[in-house]
Amino acid sequence: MSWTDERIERLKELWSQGITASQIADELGGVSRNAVIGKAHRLGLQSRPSPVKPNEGEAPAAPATKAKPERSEKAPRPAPEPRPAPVAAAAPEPKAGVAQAQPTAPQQPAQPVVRSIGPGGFVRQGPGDQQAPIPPAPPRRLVPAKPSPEIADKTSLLDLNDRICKWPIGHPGEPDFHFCGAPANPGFPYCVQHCGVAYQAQLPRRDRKPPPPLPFGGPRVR
DNA sequence: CCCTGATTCGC
DNA sequence: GCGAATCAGG
Repeated sequence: MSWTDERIERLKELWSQGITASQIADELGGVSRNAVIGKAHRLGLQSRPSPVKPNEGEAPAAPATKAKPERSEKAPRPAPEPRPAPVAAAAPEPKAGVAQAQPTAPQQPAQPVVRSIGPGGFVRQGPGDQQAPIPPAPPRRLVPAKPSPEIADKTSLLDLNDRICKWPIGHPGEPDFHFCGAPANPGFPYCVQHCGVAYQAQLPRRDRKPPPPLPFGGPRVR
């Protein structure tokens, strides 16, 4: 397999969505996760929280001798340059305009939390929730999306920019999967209509509508 | 053990 | 440029 433009584009998108290298690898197919990671770095894609990163500021004196099979001793590893921590993606949220509780409050009993459904059917955070740093990961085992005439005039991944609605229609991997494509609500990733679905104002607990907004193309049937 | 991403380096 | 091998933390 080679890195065609399409595959690179897909890699960029998936990678930026926080999909793991393994998932990207077996979604793209024909490449290992190492290949994905390598390519991602070569493309200069932003690194993502790695379990192996946090290390800095040690006495460069004498690290413990490692009695392991050195593959080569050409270049002893130079000190890794400190990399800025990845910025937490701040999803736009409507201000509820409600004063927060006092910091002295010991605990919050399990209060019912309002959740709305985001694109792809993922559960969104309620306004009161703490930030969830990680974007939702789609299910594994996706079938490779193949270009088909059905989406010829639909908004595809490559058509996305910050001025058009990115609300997904259908599911990735399905032949007619595409995006809304309507003019985006300025400052938001979606059009006005889909913003209404994606973002809900905090209502009094009294009257909240049980029927959750219909997300995209309906629940995933599998 | 499994997973993760980062890095190196021969090709 | 590519990616297996390797590293290293969770």
